[in-house]
Amino acid sequence: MSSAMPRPRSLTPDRIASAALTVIDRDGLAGFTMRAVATELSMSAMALYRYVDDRGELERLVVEGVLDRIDTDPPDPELPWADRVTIMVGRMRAAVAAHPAIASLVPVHRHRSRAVLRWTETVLGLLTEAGLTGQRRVVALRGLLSYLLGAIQLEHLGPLAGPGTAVLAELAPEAFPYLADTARTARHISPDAEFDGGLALFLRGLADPPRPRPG
Amino acid sequence: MSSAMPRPRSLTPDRIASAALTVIDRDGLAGFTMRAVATELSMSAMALYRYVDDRGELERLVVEGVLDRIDTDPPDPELPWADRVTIMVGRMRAAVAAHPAIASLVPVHRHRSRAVLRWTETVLGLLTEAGLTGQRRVVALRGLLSYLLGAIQLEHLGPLAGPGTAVLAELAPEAFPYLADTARTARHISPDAEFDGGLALFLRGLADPPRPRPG
DNA sequence: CCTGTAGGCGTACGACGTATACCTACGAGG
DNA sequence: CCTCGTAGGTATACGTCGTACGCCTACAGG
Repeated sequence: MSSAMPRPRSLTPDRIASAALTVIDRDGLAGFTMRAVATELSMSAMALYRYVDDRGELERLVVEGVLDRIDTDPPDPELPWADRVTIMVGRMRAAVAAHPAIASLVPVHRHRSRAVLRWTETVLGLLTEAGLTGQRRVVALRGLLSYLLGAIQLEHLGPLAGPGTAVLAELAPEAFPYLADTARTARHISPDAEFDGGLALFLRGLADPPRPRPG
Repeated sequence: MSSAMPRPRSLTPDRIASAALTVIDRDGLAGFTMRAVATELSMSAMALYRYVDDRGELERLVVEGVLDRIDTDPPDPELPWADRVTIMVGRMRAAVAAHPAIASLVPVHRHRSRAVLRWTETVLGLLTEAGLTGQRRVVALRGLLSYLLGAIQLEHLGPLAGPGTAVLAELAPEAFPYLADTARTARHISPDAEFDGGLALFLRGLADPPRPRPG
């Protein structure tokens, strides 16, 4: 039985993730390359493979590195549950917004983050507090997540106040009256107002238990 | 002034888009390659560039080809507006679900489709009918779109009843009680029930005008 | 027929992910 | 100290990608 322990590892997953993030923040997703990350670490491209199986695992490390910074402690219990859900959702959005170029990687790799597990557990607690259980709670969680991830992506692809909306405001004359009017209005809505407004709609739907409408 | 008109074009955008879709449906997004599409059209790779500026434009054609199949006529006016919104949203979801591999391309290229303009105009009409105008209508539309695109993507990445959920149901013992319980419940929810349930929550939030809660 | 435009193709270049084979730094046992 | 074996790090190379460039050629006018 030989011992003979060789040279120790010089890199940690955190160090790798942060080097990759540096590249992504500087050059965008298109510049996110095995070679670029290796260079950022002052290594040859192949050296990276001593720490990572393939590109997918590197992406996973990046997403994990970003999401693991989320504060998953339950917010102040004095607040109404809807406000606390808003805070939790806002924390995840903020974490991604700090590195907007990774938006499209998040849905693919989010499972792997332990912080996401804790985040989900906390949110589920809040939904339970709101009176939801069983299938209704599952649907609520998944709906929240769909909205969150969709909104993050749309926001990154082009904010409501951006040029895409401006095009709509002009290109659609009499054929699309609602669209033209809406596009003009949209130019004055901040990303935060847009996000919080949509989330509030969803939460209001959660708050009212299903019952026949009066009248 | 010379005339001299040369050989006519042998391909239409539709023909190109459908060839690309054939490739994507057969080999997935990873197999979606300039060369593969050209081969599908019985052409050399470079011939494709007589019809398309670059890969981005080919992607655009694909998304356009899928979304332009959406029926954008307003649904039966006898139905409540919420049901009609559900129908409109469902049509977009169905169009993408027919080629699930393109899910991640849709948010990027959706603007370019004329059908999406018509779809949006119709939905805006329904929202107006629901009493929404101005910024509230913008937020409602954008929220709907965020939910729709997020849900489509999550669904394609792994349905609620899939193995990812199964892992959660086992991996999370006492540390994540809500998560474990929720994952077990989630295994019995169909994609349609999940989608419609989340959408209904959002629509219920739209239906109730903002007012102080009683009590 | 001729002519010019544009369709179509062959080749090639640089960048990507990564398999393979090699050299080497280093911690433990003697 | 010296050895020794493991694992870190590198150089090279292969196959594939998107696509620039230049050539040939089919074809609708005159």
